[in-house]
Amino acid sequence: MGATVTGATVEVVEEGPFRFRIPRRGSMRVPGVVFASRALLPEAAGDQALQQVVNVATLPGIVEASYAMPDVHWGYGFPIGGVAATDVADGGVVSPGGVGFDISCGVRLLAAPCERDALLPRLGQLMDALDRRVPRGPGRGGVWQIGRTELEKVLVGGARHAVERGHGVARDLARCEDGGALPGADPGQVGVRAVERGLGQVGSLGSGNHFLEVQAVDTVHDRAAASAMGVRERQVCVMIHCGSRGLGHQICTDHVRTMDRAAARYGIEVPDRQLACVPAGSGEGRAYLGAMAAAANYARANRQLLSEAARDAFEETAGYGLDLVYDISHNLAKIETHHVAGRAVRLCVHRKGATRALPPGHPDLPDGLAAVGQPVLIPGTMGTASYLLAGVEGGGAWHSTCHGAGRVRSRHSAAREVDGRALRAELEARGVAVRGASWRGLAEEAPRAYKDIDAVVRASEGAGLCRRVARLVPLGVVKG
DNA sequence: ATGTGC
Repeated sequence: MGATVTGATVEVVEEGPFRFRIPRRGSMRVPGVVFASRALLPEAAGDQALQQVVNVATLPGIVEASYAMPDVHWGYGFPIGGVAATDVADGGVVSPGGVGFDISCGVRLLAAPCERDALLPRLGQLMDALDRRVPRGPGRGGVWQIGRTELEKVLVGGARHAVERGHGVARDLARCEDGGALPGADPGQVGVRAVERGLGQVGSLGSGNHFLEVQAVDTVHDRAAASAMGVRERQVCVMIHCGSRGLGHQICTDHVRTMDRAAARYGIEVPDRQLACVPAGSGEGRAYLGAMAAAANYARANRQLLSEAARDAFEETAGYGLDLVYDISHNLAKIETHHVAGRAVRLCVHRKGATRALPPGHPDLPDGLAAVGQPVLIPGTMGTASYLLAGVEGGGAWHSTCHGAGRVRSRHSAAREVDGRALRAELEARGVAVRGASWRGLAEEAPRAYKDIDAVVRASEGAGLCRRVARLVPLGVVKG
């Protein structure tokens, strides 16, 4: 190929369809690889995402490449849509910026035993029931009021603990990444401020692009996979997109500060302070990974409790419940074993705004999904489509794919250009019921502030990172 | 994303 696309300062070489390479230069230890169409390459004025791909390539212990998914955009230190793996035994680092402030932000999809047309007469009533039951917006209390002892159990047990307390059924856990609890959580590494912030927010959506949507399956792309996952055409589903709230945010803040001070002792220099990192096996590295796992479990319990709220609303208004399809994070660092140059190596895989996508046959897949691969959940922008995807054989970037549309316009700019009331009226006119938390919040999340989700998913599939299983469209949105 | 900002 060899066509060169000139970015602001970063040289990007087109290698093939949906694949660009940033050649290794200067202190880069590995090249950058960007999976995207030309149209999806970050080019918005001031977007430093490709420079961030370059910066990540300088991290100690990074192997193979600094990867970017098709929804890549500017983030804190690492780009959102970035994937980087470091060799733990070779001084490979862990960096909180490679996970993000919303630790274990993720998505779960639940399926209702009902078709779209049968629900429509009761949609308004259902949305009102959800409106009453789903805490959302900045701050604001969660559905579960707990004390410190119970919070510690949440940090260790995640969704598993929530189910043990009666908030869900055992089958839910089989459909959660890691069975609902990431091992290795260390509540002792979660600071007092993080605990304070986390106490009152278990079971709450938060704000920004987080949502709970009632959706309907619009297109089935892969009938066999959809069937194995428990999804069919016209089916009503619920998608929940949220994370670890103030607790995860505070953990990130605290550990970035610690690492920023400690890095010099390990002889680490980074091109951007936001890339603060230490060896994953060091004291500070293990402390962060323990706190990060605790936040991940908090996020999983959070989604489990919001599922219960949604189930209660469905039982109340429609007389039936919801089955969990899957729950998966898109902001996490995990210690995983991969083959590098024919050798099994323990890697610290950072996925920030990127989703794990295990291929068919992977041993970590639950019963019934081994033949089709891991479900991948891609939340759309308010009022637009969302996707159910599956992992594929040979997927690059350590079995990872995209996570969503990717913002192209700042919150501020969106709020200036869009009127929240008019946007709600527009969505309602298109048949999408809206229950928001604030007018400004709605305006900031207007579809025009994001990339085209259909294009992002097409590029992800085209790049061989995943395949499409089903496309879902919103019937009603509960917005933080 | 976030008790939204050094």
